[in-house]
Amino acid sequence: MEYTKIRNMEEFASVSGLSRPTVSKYFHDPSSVRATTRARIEAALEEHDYRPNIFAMNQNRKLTKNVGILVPYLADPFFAEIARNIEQRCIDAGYSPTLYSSHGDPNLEREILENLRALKPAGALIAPLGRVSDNGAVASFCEDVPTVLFDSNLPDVGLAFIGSDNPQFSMLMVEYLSRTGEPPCFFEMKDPANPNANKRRQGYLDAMAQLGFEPTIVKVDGQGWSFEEIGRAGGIQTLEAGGFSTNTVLCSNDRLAIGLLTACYEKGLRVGRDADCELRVAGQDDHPFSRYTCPPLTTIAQDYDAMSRRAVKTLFDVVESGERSRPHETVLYEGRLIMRQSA
Amino acid sequence: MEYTKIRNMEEFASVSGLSRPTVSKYFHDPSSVRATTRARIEAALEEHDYRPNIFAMNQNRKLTKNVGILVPYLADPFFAEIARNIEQRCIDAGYSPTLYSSHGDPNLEREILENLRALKPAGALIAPLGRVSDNGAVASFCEDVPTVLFDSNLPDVGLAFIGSDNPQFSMLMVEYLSRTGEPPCFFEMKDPANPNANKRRQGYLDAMAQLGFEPTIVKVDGQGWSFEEIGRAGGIQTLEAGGFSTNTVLCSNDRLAIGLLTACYEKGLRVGRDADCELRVAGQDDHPFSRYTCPPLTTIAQDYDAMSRRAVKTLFDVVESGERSRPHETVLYEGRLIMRQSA
DNA sequence: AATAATTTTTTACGCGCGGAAAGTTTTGAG
DNA sequence: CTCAAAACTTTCCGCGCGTAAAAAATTATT
Repeated sequence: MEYTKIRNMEEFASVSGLSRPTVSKYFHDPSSVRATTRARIEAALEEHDYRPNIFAMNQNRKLTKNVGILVPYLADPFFAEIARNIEQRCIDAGYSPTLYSSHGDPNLEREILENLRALKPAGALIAPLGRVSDNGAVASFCEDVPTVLFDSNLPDVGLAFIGSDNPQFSMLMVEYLSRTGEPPCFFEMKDPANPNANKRRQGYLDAMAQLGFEPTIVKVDGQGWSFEEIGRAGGIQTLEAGGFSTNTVLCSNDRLAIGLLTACYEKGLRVGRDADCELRVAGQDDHPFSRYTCPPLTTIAQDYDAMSRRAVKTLFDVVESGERSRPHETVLYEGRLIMRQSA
Repeated sequence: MEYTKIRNMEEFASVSGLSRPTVSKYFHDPSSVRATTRARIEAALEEHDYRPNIFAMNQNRKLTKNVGILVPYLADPFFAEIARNIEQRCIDAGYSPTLYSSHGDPNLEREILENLRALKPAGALIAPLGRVSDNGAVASFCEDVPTVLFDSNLPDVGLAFIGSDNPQFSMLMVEYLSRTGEPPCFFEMKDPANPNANKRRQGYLDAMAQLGFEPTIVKVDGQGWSFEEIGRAGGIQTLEAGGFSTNTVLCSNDRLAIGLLTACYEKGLRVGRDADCELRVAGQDDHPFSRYTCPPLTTIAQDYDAMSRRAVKTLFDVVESGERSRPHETVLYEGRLIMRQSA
């Protein structure tokens, strides 16, 4: 195969019988050279498998092909899934995405943004931690780097925010639950880090008001990203303190619901919509595991395929058009009711 | 703050009243310059907040501070967790880790390794896909880049393999299960991609033989990384075909077990170790979600704290000592029995 | 205070590639 | 076959920094 080790583009150009600038053009855009030239380069590529030095490429280029992707917590399968989705779309668009996770830590989030700057990315797609984020740091980053926010919004920061219509989520579920049984009470964390939680609560309140029911909100203690544990501990506590005010509970998100299901199991409470069940539990997000809980969780699915597509498209539209400033855009996707056995 | 925008190290050196090589030395190792010099640089740093250009730094340096981390499937919380652990340790050691996921795809795995090469990493920590990996590609990568393998082994590839003593896992669980009830049958995928699955099966067979019981292996169809779904579908099928040969099932891993629990729920089979339960189900891995299944899953915990610590230490020992070749090392950690309600 | 040891400066080159300008060859339309 | 457009080659310079060698300056030692 490779008789001679190719050390740089100069050498590679010589073995392929071309000049370096032409080869350079090829790597920048294969369609920018004549078909016969392209064929010669690609033939040489098979023989010697050379790759341009990334660092040398990027240092002297105004805009790199780097893209930063930042999620608040990668150990959450929901974010792992959406990150994967976005990552793939970036690759398909010819960019080099790099994935980062804040691991729930605002300091780490700030540090990652700082390091990201050094990579001179063409753009970034970030889901901020939310309420605990260093808003100044995020906003400052967004001024220097074209950035699309997703999942969790910071008002007027970045090019755009792509997310879910959280109030609609709760409305949809409240409507379904109260149509098929008792109206739900709402189960959430006392101090949710994610701003979506507030919108979901408000959606619940609005829906209940609209349907003429009295809302009840159960707030449980807990901090951090161990939502399942918070839901379980809070569930136990609530059940021991006399239980919920109705036989139906709408959780702020699936992970809390998963914890609540565990609590119900521990307390011997049968969950589901069958006649012999004592409680209905619903979640929101369509977390990857929600289909495998016992009983499987009724929930609202986020359309993360559409969201990731839109987020990536918005970013690259701006990056590739070179626009300096465009009006901040907000796009919200509706959720879809996923009926399973838990409610 | 910054009256003058610093464009490069030359300018920064001049505003701090020093020469560029001295400043360069500082960024390479702050302790390599005199304390008074260090103070001047750091004072200037506060004023102008300059950062050396990463690409320029790396292009002309034999070894970068980059470290590649590759896991087979980041949407699996187990890998997300261990990746986070490893990532943090790399940062603490002063390196810049970059996280990648093969997403279960051997082609993507090969491509990532190729891209990783271009980053001239000082080292890499990778968990190969396993049986479906392009072994040649992985081995070739390991020859060029100091690499420690974890989770899933490829014989004699890389500097070392750090993993779990999988046969011991099964032995431990078989011993526990047969001591407290009927000996288990073994539930697994027909064609497991992960080589650990084979070791766990063998551990099961050995343990059963040692204890004088007749082993039974239930193999279920399914491919890919949707283990929960494979476990659920296989579970339904097995239960409809007459059920398991004993009232105790040891699953090859927690995710299969989670799916099996769902199948049992669908079939109305009560799982647990109480008198009124019809089946005991155990897993292996201590998956983050296993504590929240209904019933909570009895399983074997991998010591991923110890594994990640050892993997990172092994890598950096080699990288920093500059050793060319050292004997391949294999380190296996024992599992710990986590008793919950499912078995 | 003189000498040795350490640190810093000066100078210079190289890394691998981007990109511009001007000249040369190839291509394709008529 | 002619000629202009397109593609390619040649030649340069620059990016920001690493790094080496030698000279100069600073500190430490006796």
